[in-house]
Amino acid sequence: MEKRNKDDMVIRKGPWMAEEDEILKDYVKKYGPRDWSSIRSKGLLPRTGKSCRLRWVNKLKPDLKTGCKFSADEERVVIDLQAKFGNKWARIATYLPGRTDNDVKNFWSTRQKRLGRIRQASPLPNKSQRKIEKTSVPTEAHILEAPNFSVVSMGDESSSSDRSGSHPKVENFDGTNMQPIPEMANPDFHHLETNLPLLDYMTIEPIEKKPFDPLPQFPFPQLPEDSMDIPLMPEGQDLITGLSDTNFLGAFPQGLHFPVGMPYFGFDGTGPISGKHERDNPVMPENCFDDFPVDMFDYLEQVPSSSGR
DNA sequence: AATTTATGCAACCGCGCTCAA
DNA sequence: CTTGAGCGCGGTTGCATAAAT
Repeated sequence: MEKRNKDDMVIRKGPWMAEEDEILKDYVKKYGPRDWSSIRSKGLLPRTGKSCRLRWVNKLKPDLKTGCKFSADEERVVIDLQAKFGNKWARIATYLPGRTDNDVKNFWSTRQKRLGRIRQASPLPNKSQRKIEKTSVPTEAHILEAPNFSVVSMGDESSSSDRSGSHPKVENFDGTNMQPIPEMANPDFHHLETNLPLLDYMTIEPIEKKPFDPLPQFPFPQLPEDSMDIPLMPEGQDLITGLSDTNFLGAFPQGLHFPVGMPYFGFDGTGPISGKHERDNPVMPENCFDDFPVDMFDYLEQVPSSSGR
């Protein structure tokens, strides 16, 4: 893709070629990541300075985690910081070494689309509707909106009859309510894909920013101290309000639990479920509990059969 | 196997800010 | 004070690939 600017110079657009990357890297090596416009004025590349900068920042800069999916920790950081900062992707990215604002933005966009799809399938009640009776079961939309829950994917619904009595467990991140889920017959629970284990990002700090002190009493993974003063954006406010609402939490099965560190389906600790992971590590009805401790179901109750009601 | 649909990501665009001339 | 270049940021688009049919 090419066009000409007012000086009748050819401006190349579109995907970058390997040779262009090399030229750009050489330029940065010589002159540093600045004066992007001079790359074109020096006749090195037929690209705008803007385009050069973007390419460097998003793809060529050293230590970028390109081609690597967001880890659970990174997901949690994004979710929490988005609730605090809003769509300040560049700011959020400073807390994620190796991630760019574009990475964060794309991750969030993808997540929002997924949430939208899920909501269409099983709408999340609004704030006033969250006083649900305590026996109800969280939908996938609940889980995606409530980052302090760990979730177990139950795999294919069609084989649910084979799993009677096998209740996945989810826990609050405060480590309380260590009780089994009383009811897992709700099919809404069968496609939960996100599992965000307890995040220890006490040590994470914005890149090139001052360290922060942890706040041990905070039940969520710790955020930088300076982030605590930022007013929540409406979306995040609603979420946090919902989470701090005991009725909202009570809407989840009592004592949803998932022991920290426990393996779970579709997630290997390096990132959320992905197509590749699913291909490489297919979860089959016959093996889907293989990774769980042998005693994990000992204290679970039988799920009442629907016909038995 | 072929086709369609969904998804994720790279790159562009437009706006706003800063700063030097 | 004005203006324009340079840069950074957030939103959007379009393409490549994966998944589904």
